[in-house]
Amino acid sequence: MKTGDLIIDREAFFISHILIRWYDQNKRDLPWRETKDPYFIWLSEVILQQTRVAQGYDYYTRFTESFPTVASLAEAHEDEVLKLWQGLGYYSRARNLHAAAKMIVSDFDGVFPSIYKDILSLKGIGEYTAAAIGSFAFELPHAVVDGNVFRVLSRLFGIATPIDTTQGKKLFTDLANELLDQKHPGEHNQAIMEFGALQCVPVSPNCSICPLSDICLAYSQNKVTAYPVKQGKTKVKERYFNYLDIRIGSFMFLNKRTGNDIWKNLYELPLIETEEKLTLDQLQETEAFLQIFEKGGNISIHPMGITLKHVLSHRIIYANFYTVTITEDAAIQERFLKIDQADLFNFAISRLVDRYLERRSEGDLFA
DNA sequence: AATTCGGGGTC
DNA sequence: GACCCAGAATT
Repeated sequence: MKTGDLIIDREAFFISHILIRWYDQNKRDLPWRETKDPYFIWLSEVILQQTRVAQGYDYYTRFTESFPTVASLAEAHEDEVLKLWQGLGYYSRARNLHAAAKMIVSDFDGVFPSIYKDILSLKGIGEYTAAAIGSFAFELPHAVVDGNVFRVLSRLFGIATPIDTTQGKKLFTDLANELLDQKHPGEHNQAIMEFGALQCVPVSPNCSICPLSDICLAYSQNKVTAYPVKQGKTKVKERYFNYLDIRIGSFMFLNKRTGNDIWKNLYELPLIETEEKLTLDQLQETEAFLQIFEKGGNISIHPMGITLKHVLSHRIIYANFYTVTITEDAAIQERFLKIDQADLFNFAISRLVDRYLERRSEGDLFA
């Protein structure tokens, strides 16, 4: 182990040893910890990006069963991958996962790359995920730096540098790499993350049973919950969605979301987004509404719409849903996909649209 | 350097 | 409500 600038070797070795011993005694049994296959490890890491283990667990099972090899994932249609990803959020992860599988087939002869730089070059794999896959599957000596590591290190060393800055990222990455056990990078990385997830938790950690409390600077200063420091405050913007549930017999219409926006490449009902909340009368006067039904035809709009408030990290979406029954589908813009309602389950949809459909099916029981 | 991208659990 | 989660890509 070479001498670093931030801590001395002896201390680094001591801390890593404590973490690994704690990990051996407290680690959870998780399926992706029982394999060295980089493909399965990759799947788990992407699924768990900004996602809790409890939320991603079933998706890992689904993906390994539906796509047991890189080749099978690469051969799938993107719609199929997105459908399997439905409900997990951050759908670019699914699109990039699929694109990266194709890259592995075309650029790496179908074999998952074992060089850090090559792993990092894959779509959807950043510094954290490259270090995780590299160390878990190939014992490459790269330290992971995720939310857990930021928290553990900021408390242990009492570092007040904000973690969501370029400076902070570099500082914590350097520190994590000095701490890394070069002989067991995989187990060390697992240990520090699990320690953050189970012991050094964000709120009310039980420091009385912490094996590192003796040397934890934040604990000695009684400032544990003050770390880590963040500066960013994500501001929430409001959006207004007006969905048209256009029905003719057993058929309905869908729109595929394209362009760089939320839920890219997922399906939804025909949508009119407005700058503010509109009444149904106001909505019917908009240019967008008139275009959808520009060919006239016989339509009837049910004024009793369903309103849903959909809360995301950075958005609040107020969605109104209106049922529109028509007698001839020739009256609808051709850009929409006409499907039988029985085939809805084939299409990847957002939780918002899913929640509406749940509500609608409840209503149909009494209709 | 700041913003965008989801959804759910927790207190 | 506010915070956080095995972050990455884009602007």
